Amino acid sequence: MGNNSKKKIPHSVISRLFVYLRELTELDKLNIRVISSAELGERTNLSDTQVRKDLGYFGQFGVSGSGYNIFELKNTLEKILTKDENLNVAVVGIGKLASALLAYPGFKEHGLEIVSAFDKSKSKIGRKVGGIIIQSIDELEKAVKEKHIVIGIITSSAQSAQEVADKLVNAGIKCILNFAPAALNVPENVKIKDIDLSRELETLSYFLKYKNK
Amino acid sequence: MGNNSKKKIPHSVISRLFVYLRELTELDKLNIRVISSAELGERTNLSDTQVRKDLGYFGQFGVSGSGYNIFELKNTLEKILTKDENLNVAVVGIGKLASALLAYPGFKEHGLEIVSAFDKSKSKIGRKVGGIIIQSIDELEKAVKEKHIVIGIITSSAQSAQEVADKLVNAGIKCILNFAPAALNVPENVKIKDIDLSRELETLSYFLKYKNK
DNA sequence: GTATGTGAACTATTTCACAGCT
DNA sequence: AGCTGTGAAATAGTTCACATAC
Repeated sequence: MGNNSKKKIPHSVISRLFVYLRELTELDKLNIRVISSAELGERTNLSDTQVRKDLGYFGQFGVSGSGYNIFELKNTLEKILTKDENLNVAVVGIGKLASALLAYPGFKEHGLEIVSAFDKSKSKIGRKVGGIIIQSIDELEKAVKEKHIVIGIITSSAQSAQEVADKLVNAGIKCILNFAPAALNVPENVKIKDIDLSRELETLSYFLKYKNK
Repeated sequence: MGNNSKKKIPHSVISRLFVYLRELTELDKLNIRVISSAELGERTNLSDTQVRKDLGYFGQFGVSGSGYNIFELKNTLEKILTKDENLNVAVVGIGKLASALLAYPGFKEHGLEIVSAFDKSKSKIGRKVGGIIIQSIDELEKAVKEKHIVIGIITSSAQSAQEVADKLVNAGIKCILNFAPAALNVPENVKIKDIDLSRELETLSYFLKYKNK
């Protein structure tokens, strides 16, 4: 009967909640009303138990014998995940990857807006990328304050990544997405998520090679 | 005394091995000779035990009382990770993200080469991106065979991602990196790795909001 | 009958702690 | 003295199994 709201929630659970929400949003658009944990699991490549356990961290939303009301669960998840608030993002290190991110519509759809772009190269400062004027990295701190930027994306080279991270932390950023292939040191209270494309591909291909003996 | 080579190796261990290798390569360039697990852990944001345990899956490479010979360990890891073989990669769905990946030098440095690019839009077919002529998706199967492509990267929209995945699987690809925010169904023997940028940012920002109560 | 919610069991992964080597 | 290698303990995360609800 009691829920497990007091237990601390694993990172992976939150990550999957976003997957459920995405699927529920699709289903709601199609005017489908109810879904079972098994069906939702099927559609997200997860087990029925996993779905129920994940939701169980936050309460009891299902109806025994029938399943979950899609519209209600969607709204509930939106509240849990505080999808109402919009967040401002800065990108540091402007190359093709940054351009791709600036052009990516997925962020805006999910309440994330890239509002500033920074680089240290004089040849890039003042130019426009994705409708945003590239600023000097020295203006980072000011911009973070003025534009209420709360997330930083590092798309610089590995060499300058630590320097960039330090500047982001100094400017008060608590949330960093790092694309540079470097192990960054940040204070305990700063959340950092590494996205290391070569490493992902290499790891993937290791298992490919390994399978072929 | 015995090693644990018979045990199956976690995905995460392999992934970290690439991190160690990267660091060792840097250190070797600087002509540093020896490193302890504690120092290597420091440089990669991992614990000393983690470093030793990970290496322990493959053998005993350290010297008690001093540490690991950097050059030797680097070579050993290169062998374990079969960094000698080069792998050919195809990208499907050509937009800014694909362009960024095509321009990314990190792949080539790590033995991964994007050799083909595909799209279904007639307006894109025949154009060049990153030195490669965009081909029709219908030519995928032929190209996979002729160019010995073993990895597919999906950078299409979520809507067409499943269709693309099916075509990659059909063409014999066993390894997929998926950037589309969609849960893809592939056979058991196909390895798929999802990189879902909005989700990563959202998850990150959830913890940010959560911390602020 | 069908599907949820959840302790208990299980599995995977990390960290501890220390014996043994140089 | 310093550092590795590794069972044992601890922790985290997933799956099982079933009592309970509709």
